[in-house]
Amino acid sequence: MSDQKRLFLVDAYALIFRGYYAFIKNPRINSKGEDTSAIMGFMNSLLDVIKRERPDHLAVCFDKGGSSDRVEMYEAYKANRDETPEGIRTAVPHIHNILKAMHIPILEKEGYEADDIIGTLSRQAEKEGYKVFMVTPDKDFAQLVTDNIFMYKPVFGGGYETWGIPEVKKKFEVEKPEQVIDFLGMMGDSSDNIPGLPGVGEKTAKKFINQFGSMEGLLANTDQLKGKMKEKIEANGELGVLSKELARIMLDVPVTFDAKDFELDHPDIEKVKEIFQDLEFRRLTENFIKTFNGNGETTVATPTETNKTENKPTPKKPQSAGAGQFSLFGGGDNNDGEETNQYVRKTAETTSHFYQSVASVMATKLFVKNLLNQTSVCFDTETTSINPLQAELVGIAFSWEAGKGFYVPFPEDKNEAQILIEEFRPFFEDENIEKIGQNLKYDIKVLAKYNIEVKGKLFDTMLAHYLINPDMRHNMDVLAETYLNYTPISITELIGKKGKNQLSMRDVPIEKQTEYAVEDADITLQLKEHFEKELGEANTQKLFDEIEVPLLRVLASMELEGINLDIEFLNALAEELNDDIQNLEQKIYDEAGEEFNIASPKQLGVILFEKLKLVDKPKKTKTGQYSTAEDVLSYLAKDHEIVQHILDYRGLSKLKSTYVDALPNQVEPHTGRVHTDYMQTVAATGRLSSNNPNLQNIPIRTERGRQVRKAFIPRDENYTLLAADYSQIELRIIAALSKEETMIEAFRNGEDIHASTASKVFNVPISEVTREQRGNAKTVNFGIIYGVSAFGLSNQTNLTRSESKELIDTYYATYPKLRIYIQDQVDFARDNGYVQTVLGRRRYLKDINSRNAVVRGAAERNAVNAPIQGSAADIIKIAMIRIHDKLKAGKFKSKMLLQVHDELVFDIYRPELEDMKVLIKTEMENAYKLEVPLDVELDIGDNWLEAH
DNA sequence: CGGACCACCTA
DNA sequence: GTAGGTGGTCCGG
Repeated sequence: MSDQKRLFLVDAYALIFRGYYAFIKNPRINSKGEDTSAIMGFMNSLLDVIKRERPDHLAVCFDKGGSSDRVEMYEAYKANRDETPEGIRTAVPHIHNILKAMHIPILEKEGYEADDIIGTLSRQAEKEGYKVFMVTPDKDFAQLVTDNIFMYKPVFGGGYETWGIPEVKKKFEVEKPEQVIDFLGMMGDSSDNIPGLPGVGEKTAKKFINQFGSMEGLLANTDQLKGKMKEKIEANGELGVLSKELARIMLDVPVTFDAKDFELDHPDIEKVKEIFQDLEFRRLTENFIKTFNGNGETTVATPTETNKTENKPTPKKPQSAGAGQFSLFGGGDNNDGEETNQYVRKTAETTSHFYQSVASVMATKLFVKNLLNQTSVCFDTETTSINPLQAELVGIAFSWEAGKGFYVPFPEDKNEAQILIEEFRPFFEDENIEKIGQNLKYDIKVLAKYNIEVKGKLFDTMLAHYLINPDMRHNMDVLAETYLNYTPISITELIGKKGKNQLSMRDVPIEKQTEYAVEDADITLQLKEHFEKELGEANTQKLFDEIEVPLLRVLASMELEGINLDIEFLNALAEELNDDIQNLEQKIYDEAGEEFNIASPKQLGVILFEKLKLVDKPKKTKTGQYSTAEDVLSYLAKDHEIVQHILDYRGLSKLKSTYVDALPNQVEPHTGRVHTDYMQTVAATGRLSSNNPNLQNIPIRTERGRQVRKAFIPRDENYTLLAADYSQIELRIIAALSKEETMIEAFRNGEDIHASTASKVFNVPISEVTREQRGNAKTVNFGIIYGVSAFGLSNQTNLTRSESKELIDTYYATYPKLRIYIQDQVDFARDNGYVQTVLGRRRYLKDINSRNAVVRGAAERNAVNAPIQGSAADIIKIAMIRIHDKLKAGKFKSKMLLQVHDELVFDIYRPELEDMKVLIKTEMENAYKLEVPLDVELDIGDNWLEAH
């Protein structure tokens, strides 16, 4: 490598955007509520470049005020870009400050884009004998590449590519880099709103360049084209020329390359530290100090190099692999998840590991012996299906030491598989060995089918992370990337995309199964170390050990149990519905004067508002369609028969498709019952959710809808269904937490809380409260739980905005402590960045200090609602665990089947009925002690409708 | 065939 | 105004 001087020109916004979106699923929010993702992403990249390349000259270029020249040429230029996200706008001043403190020149020029500045400077520096590297992911820069000017392009997944002339020629299939302009002009760029030639994409553009050399060449020779393409291109020649000019990076910006100014000298470290401290960057501070203070030996941990090219700016240091076989993996580079360089991720290929399959009978016996000597083991089952009821074991991975693990493949033959799993029974049923896993409910259900019970302490990393940050997603890939800076082998790599050609895990070669499965177990084990600490720090260890983990077993058994469904009844109901739907359909067509698809809001909107012109100014949805939502239509229903028919039609079709038709198809053939899947980690407040099918939204409000509930029936004639409901649990919680005596007293006296509220706010005796008054009071009571606003209230009632405001004011005067409580919750959230439930379940509210009033308002409503909804969830979870344990301990035949947020449904063995009534009511009402009594109503019946 | 959007079901 | 899930249409790869 020559000692030619090297200049690095950084395309700031490109790296800022990249950094910002890299963190988009897990934005970095500091305690002041600032979204620092963009700053962190940008600084990670900048330091990474400096550490890797040690440039002697460096500058950072920003766009400023958009490109006036290009807009003049074409006014739509970049017009369809979304508004810059708030997280990026707020980041830029910080980044400017940091760069200033680092003594790095910031280049921007009103009316020019960073591309143009970089283009101009690179040419100037080249003339002065520099080698120039343009740091940007944007392929448009390829047009600027020369013998001395290179693109230095961050690559997804980590590392960089250096693009010189040979790379550009290869990537774009051009003869020389300038032709990239023609290429971009032809295919266009939707993000920059460069129109391009119609009908020309990447492939065609390459073909044309190859054939004609340039845009002009193409336009001059359209006679060689044929068909539609010929017509389109001939008609759009002007657009083509314009597109080319838009794609061209300018080289004549009034900026000057000043070698001295661009020298990368020593930054003002104290100043940078101060800024970082203010932003609460801890790891980045260390990283920064190491980069500038240190000896430069701190090379990036284990970069994944892709496409090594001849033009590498500096020879790379040999990578310092860890000394021991397992030391690299999860060793010193223990990332705490707080800051992660999104571009440099470890993978199985870059990390040393020892994963082995256990194949022979002898090896298995030895392995189990070893397993039984452990105190804590992570395991992960591989199966043929994501539905545990249909899944067969393909293998089980085990790991108890980071970087190391074993895989036991299972035979396809069921008897042989059962024989093999019996070898592991002593392990799974050992009370003294802790079992670690990701989504253990799944593994427990699979093993239950083999009659294996998983005993002992459990640690589920998915649940742990749910408590650490319920708003995030908790799949293993995301967790590994966030906390371990590691990209696991993707399942699609193994079995392909889902669809026709997807393989079963069984079809994957054992070696690959081993790598994949043990990696999962290994990662899960490493995540556990991480999360254990974080649970302690957030004080949620107890919630984890005493609620979520025990609940996992409860849910597994409820799901395995399933519920009996009367399919014949549903089929009969379907027939009835079908007749009614067809009748309505005919009436609607007659009234509309034509046939159309009533289920298509688009077509419906045209009929109602263009053909029939039911309204002067129809309401539109945000996408510009006519809104045909329920509230809009029900307003018109009394004047227009067709509208009422449409509403009825929609109601009935929904009922039929979602419930009456769908449920019988969800009956599990093996058991003849319906097995829902409870999601324990999706609702940010701590509630469960239910799917496949969702049994938490079976209709009840309308007479027609509630018929569906008749289809949920007891196991057989020896059983009956029992439903147990918490009465007004959320209002009781807010009364208790706010210590609002008036409301507490009403509950203690067993009053109808909505009537009681109405009596107080409308100042009438409780016996004289009208239906409407009670209704309005009820709406406000719920409004309080959801985080009131006069606007929302007036939408829900027939009150005007000002009447609503008055009602809310009177309400607060009646229940003064509620207002104080609500304010306290919001204040707490502002100060701490989170709110919590009675059991300390947290929800972080990153927007609570947002400058945007709408965004902040939403966070404030969350601050009020999350502790209420979440505490109710906590309480019913306690009740479920206790009831489940008692049913098991007492060897009762009765089973808990369903949970619907404030209701539990049981299959009761008739002889146990009286015992069960007492047990269930007692456990539910005493699950958690509040200053307000909890009240549970029990109902019994031969189907879910009767039992409610 | 997957994702966005709309509509509608629950607590 | 809170928290979820599912089914239908429509559009684009």
